[in-house]
Amino acid sequence: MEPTILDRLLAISSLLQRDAQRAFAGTSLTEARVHALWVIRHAGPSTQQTLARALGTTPRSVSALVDGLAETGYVERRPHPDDRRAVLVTLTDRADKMMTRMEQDHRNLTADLLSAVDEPDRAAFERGVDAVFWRLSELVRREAVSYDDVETR
Amino acid sequence: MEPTILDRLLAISSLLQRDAQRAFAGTSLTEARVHALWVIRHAGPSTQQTLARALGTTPRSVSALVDGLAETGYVERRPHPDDRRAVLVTLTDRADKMMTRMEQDHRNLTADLLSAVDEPDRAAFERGVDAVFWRLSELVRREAVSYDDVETR
DNA sequence: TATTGTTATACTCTATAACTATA
DNA sequence: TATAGTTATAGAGTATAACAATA
Repeated sequence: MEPTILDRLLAISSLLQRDAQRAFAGTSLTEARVHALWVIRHAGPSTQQTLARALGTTPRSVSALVDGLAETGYVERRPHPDDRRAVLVTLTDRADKMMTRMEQDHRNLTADLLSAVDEPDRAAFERGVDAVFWRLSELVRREAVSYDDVETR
Repeated sequence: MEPTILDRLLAISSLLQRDAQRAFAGTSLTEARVHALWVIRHAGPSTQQTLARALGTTPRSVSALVDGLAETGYVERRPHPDDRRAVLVTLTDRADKMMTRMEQDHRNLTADLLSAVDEPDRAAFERGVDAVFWRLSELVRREAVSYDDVETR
């Protein structure tokens, strides 16, 4: 049976994931940690509550993530100027350097993948990816399928 | 800054992942377990070594995965007819039923996503997704980027 | 000797609940 | 009373290493 668009998208997801895991092999970095670093990179120094919301996880998990990132020198916890309960998680120079390099790799990969698409197809391809992204956002925002009743049948 | 194709693909990956996680919430199923079920569904009853290779993980992890799936009634370990060291991990009726339903949902989602793309763009979109998939396969098969030296600088 | 799957151990990510300090 | 972040505890996934049974 021929792979469908969804099959392809799922395969692309898992390739991207494997690529990331291989890039981080041998370092203390993981996908979850790098995700957190990206959020801070774009949002600036952030409280752990903010990070928890942005990452779609719990404050407890953020504590653990920030612990790991701090131990390995990628972030620092700085006191919040106005709220003595809170901390501002801040990128270190080391993190800044690594993410600058990561952004460059990101740009290179973008160009590489796009150039793999036949030039006459590119515009339609980009529109299609955009359309699928938005449709999928809608679906996920609404009710998701559940296999609950299958299990508890 | 406008999102690039790679940004979009990464976003689509994470949406698909979130969709899956929500579908399994409240059940004993996880992405890793469902992945294993899919492999068995397509390959037929398999040894744990075969599963480890197919899943890109270690025999030890497969032991843990199969333990979980067996406890919750999705697979059974059956003796291998020719090799008394090995077991054949086999789907139960429950797993077969659930996966049949999952395949139907998969088909529905495929149709839904494709219909979100403007009809005149569809052929080019599909060709583009295919091209990106193959290019990415090539890249992952070769050398991957590493952030190792950044860390150990 | 090599292979199959296990036990032992450890690390990461995630989640819930109870707690402290501050707002 | 509510919020920020912690400790406590637990489950899942993954990995390496050592081991028993079998090939």
